[in-house]
Amino acid sequence: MLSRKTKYGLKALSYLARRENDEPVQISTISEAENISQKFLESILLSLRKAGYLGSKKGKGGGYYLLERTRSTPIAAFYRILEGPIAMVPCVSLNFYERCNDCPDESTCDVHSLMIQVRDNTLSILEKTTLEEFVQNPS
Amino acid sequence: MLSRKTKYGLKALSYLARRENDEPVQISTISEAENISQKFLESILLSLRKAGYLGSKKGKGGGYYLLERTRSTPIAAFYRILEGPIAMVPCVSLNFYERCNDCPDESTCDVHSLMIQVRDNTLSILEKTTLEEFVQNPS
DNA sequence: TATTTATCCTATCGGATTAATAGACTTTGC
DNA sequence: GCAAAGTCTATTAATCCGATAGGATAAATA
Repeated sequence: MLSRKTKYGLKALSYLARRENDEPVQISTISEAENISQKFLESILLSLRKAGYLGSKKGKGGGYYLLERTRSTPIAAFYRILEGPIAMVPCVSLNFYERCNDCPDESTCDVHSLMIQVRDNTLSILEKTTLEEFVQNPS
Repeated sequence: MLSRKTKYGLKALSYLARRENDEPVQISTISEAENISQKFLESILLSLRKAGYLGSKKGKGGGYYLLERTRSTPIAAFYRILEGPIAMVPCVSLNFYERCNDCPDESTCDVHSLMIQVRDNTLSILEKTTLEEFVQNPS
């Protein structure tokens, strides 16, 4: 299940990507447009900025804006920042791998094998879809 | 992310499916073989029984066993019992649909569209894989 | 320089969920 | 009747989630 954090983050990115220029947009503008708690959105945008996908400008006329690379970044990248692992189980995660303490041998674990399939499929979608493609209705 | 409940449940089903006969197996046997807390497994098997996938027998020589239909049941069914919705967001769930309170219009929501793709892909795997196929190493 | 406007950052909170445990009960086989 | 096994309810401890509060900091402008 997608956390609200991720959902809100993706919606905010979509909002920014739908704009034609990349002038700073205030948090309050986005939060009203997308019905997101302003304070919560604040922390979400902050983490996207720290991850290098958004720029920000303080003070009057400030706000958040997309960086150049961001439009061509796959959704998978945002997902990992906001949600964490894409895999359903840490032992099949590429970026957040962790061994199961049960499970003597991964190679013979049925759950492991199935979840690799699921991961590969999900990943193929999230990796191939860039933010630009993600946005369907440029308004 | 898969909860332990689901993971344990699938491993227990796999354990049972790997057996040749469908004689009752005690919880303690499964929990030792698969390194699962016995009491926790207890409640998991109970819910699989109530859902109609396992049979049980009380008393001496008792335990849990697969029902006939269970080997040919897709993993998706167990997943829904143990974990809940397969969709990443309730608004794209087939069996657990729920409207988002933000989001005035699902048809123009970018997150919605993407998550439908992810759901369809995941679903295709979980629906086409039966318990029998799930088990890779009949021991 | 003072004021306003905005992000930045840390801390905290209530509620929900998760994983696990405890213990009393019920049924079954011998 | 006794022991072995599942059944059921309740509780707990820990973690996470979504949201909020409030001050610090920085930038623009008058």
